[in-house]
Amino acid sequence: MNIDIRMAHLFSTLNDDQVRQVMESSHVGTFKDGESLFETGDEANRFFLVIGGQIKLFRVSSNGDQKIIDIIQPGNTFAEALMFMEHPIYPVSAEALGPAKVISFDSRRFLQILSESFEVCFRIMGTMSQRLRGLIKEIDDLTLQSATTRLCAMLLRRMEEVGQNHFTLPAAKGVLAARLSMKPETFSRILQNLSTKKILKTKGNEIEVVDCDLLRSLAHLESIYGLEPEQPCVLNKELKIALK
Amino acid sequence: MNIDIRMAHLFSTLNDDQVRQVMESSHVGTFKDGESLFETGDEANRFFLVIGGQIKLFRVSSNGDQKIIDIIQPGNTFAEALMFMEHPIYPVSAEALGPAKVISFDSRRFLQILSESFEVCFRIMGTMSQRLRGLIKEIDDLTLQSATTRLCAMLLRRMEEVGQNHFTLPAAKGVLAARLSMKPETFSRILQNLSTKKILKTKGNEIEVVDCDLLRSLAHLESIYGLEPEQPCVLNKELKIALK
DNA sequence: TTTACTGTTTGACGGATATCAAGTGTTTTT
DNA sequence: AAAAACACTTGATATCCGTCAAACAGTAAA
Repeated sequence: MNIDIRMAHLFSTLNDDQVRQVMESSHVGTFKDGESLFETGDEANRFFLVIGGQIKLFRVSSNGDQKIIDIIQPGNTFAEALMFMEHPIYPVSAEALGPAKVISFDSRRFLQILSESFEVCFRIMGTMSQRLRGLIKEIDDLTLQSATTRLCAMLLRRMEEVGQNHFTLPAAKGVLAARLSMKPETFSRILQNLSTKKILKTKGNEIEVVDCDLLRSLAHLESIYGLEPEQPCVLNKELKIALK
Repeated sequence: MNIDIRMAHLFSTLNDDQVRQVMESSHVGTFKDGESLFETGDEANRFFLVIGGQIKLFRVSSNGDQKIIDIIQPGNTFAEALMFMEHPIYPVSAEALGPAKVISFDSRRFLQILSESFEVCFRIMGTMSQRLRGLIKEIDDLTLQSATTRLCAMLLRRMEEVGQNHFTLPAAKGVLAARLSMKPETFSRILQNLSTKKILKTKGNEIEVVDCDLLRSLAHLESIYGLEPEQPCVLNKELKIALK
C-alpha cells in the first residue's frame, strides 16, 4: 500500500526523510461501522490521519446521548493538538462512521520532527488556529440559534458546497441530528415543516431547495467573519409568520 | 511603567533580547467599562495580554443578544492564535468588563521571534491546545446540560477555586447569565430555587453553599477528562424529585 | 417471501426556558 | 436629597423541543 501522507496539510512540507521517519511509527487501521478508535479519557500518545470513510468525534453525556463534535473527512488529521499537553488525554471519543481506514502516528516521534522544522511548526499552528475558529463558530451555532436555524444553515452550507439546489444529505438523518444537537424526531419535524412551507422538497435523503432566499433568511447566515453582526435583522418577525 | 511580560505563559521563555524586541511593537491601552478593543470581523494583526481588569470576548447574534465566549483574566493572552491565518480576522468582539489595562503586540513581529525559537513555538502550541480543550468543554456544557446544571457547575468551580463554601460571584449576575447562555431572569430563578431547597444562601452577590454534596450532584461534574462518561448516572431521577 | 432489524415519521404530552411586563432595589447623577 | 439609570427579581404566558409510544418504511437476514 502506497499512501503519500503529504496529501494532508499537516505533512505537506515534510521532505522524504522526514516522511520516512514519521511513517516508521505509523500504523494503518481498518474500522467497521461503529467501531471505536479511542474513548474520552484514554491516554493520547497517537494522532490520526483519515484516508478513507469518516470518523466521528463525539462526547457522551450522563444521560447517555452523544454530541457529535466533528466528522472528520479523508485527508484530514485529528487529535494532533493533544501532543503538546503534559498528560495528553483524548477529550472526545472517536469511532468509524461506516467502514473507515486511518493511519495513526506516534506523537513523540512527530514532536521530534517538529523540533527540527519551523515550517512544520507553523503549519501545525495554522491547523490549530483554524480548528479554534471552527469551534468558536460551533459555539455560536449552538447558543445563538434555534434548531430550525441550525438545520437551515447546514442545508445551505451543503447546497453551496455542491453548487446545486438539489443534493443528497451527507449522512443518515439521525447522525445529522446528533451533529446539530437535536433529536431525530425534531430533525424530522423541521424538515417536514420546511416542506409544508414550500421551502424545499424531500425524498428520502434527497433534498431539493425551492425557496433559496427564504432558507437563507431562516439561517440568517452571518458568516463567522460577522460582516454585520450588529443589525437586528428585520426579517425575524416576518419569518416567524412565514413559518406560521 | 515596568511590566514584565514574562509573567504570561506565552512569553515566559523569552530572553531579555527577545522581550525587548516584542516590547518594541507593544502598545499599552487603558479601557473603561464597556469600551471596545475590537469587533468581530476586524482585521487581526495584533494580539493582547491583559494586565489589569477583565476582558470579555463575545459574539452578537442577529437578534441582538450576546454570547460570552470567554472572560480573560490578568496575566493571560488572547487572540494570539489568529496570527497563523492568511487573512487574520477576529472571530469575536472584545470589550472591557470594568476598567481594564492591556498590552497589545504586533503579530508579525512576534512571528519573527517564533521563527527563531522552538521553545516559544512549543509553548504557543501548548496554549492553543489548552484552548481547544477548553472550547470542547464549552460545547459540552452548552449542549449536554441544562441551565441548572451549568449554573451549579459554575458555582462549584468557583467554590473550589476559592477554597471556601462562602464566596462572592466573580461578576455581575447578568454577565454570568450571558456567560452561561441563559437569560438573567432564568439565572435569578435558578438561584432562588436553589435557595428554597436549602442548597445555598444568597445575599446580593454573596453565595454560601449549604448542601455541597447536593450541589455537586446537580452539577454531576464529570470532568473534561471524562472519567466515566458512560455510566448513566443513577441520580438523575432522584435529583429531579429533590428539585421538586 | 417472510421475518427481523434499524432508521424515520407521526402524534400526544410535558417541562424547561424565553418573552413580556411590572415591580423593587441600588447606584449614579444632578 | 431627588431624580434618573441600571440591575435584579417576580409573575404570567408562550413556545420550542424532548420524551414516550406507536406506526411505518427500507434493508438485510432467514
